[in-house]
Amino acid sequence: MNNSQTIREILSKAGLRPTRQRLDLGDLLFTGVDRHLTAEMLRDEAIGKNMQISLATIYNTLHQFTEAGLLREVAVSGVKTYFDTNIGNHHHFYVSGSNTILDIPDEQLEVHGIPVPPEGMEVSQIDVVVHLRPSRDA
Amino acid sequence: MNNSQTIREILSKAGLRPTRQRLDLGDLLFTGVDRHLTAEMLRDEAIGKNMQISLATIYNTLHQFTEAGLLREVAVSGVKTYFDTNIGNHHHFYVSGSNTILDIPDEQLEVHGIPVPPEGMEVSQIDVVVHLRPSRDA
DNA sequence: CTGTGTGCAAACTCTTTGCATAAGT
DNA sequence: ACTTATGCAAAGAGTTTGCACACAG
Repeated sequence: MNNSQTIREILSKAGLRPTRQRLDLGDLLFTGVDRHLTAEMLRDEAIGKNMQISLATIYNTLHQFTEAGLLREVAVSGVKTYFDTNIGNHHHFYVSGSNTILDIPDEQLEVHGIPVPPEGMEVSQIDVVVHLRPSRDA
Repeated sequence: MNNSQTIREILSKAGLRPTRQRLDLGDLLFTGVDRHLTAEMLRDEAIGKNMQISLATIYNTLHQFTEAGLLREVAVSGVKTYFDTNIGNHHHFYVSGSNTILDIPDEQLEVHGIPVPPEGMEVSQIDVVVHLRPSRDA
């Protein structure tokens, strides 16, 4: 259960002050099922729930949450930046054109044979994006 | 060898008229080793070789080439769109922050356990991005 | 109090578009 | 000739920034 108290704790652990805006966004992001959202989608949701927050603060907060490991940035294609509330190991389906992202649970998908990174580098994350298109026999 | 004649053939097969700009960009893109470039990088290169071409035409041409299957768009992270002159099966290392993309030859890397796509969808492409960061023991 | 966070608007980057001119077939 | 491509400049989308005010510790 992600009540307001829990979100205070999440913010506290992340070293972020529990401002009203962060608590509000935390409610939207860390309550309910995992999702993929853009800054604009999140703002529309906040507005829909009569929360008062500016787009700039949404961007700030999304980046702060991402740095704190509470969100993950997803690079699929196109210009928009998606933030994933699922920070566990998993990968994505991406439906070209429709801007739809779907989770692929990690257990189902494995990557083998990753080459040794160049000198002085280490692997921080592996993103697999399976691009989908409508099948023509549908 | 990708001489001007060969590029004419490439364009012809793609159904693209062999304009001076397309031939010039073809020279830059389809000659030499495979690379990952943005529109701006390509323009700088063209200018450096005294080619005359506008940025709008570079964007147009990159997209036309991509649609024709002569280039591949690479989504890593951040705002810029990279185009990959290597259209064979392969994946990428991405060094966060440095905007550096490196090829991982396909033979070395395998993806297993891709779930069945949703009804009416089929897999068109699989992109694996291995994110790298400086190792702290370096 | 003191420093961090927020909001607004303007700036910024990357990319696309509209339309007149130029070039290919 | 007829059609497609190009170039320019302006518009557009998404994101970031600067600075004054507000709020948390």
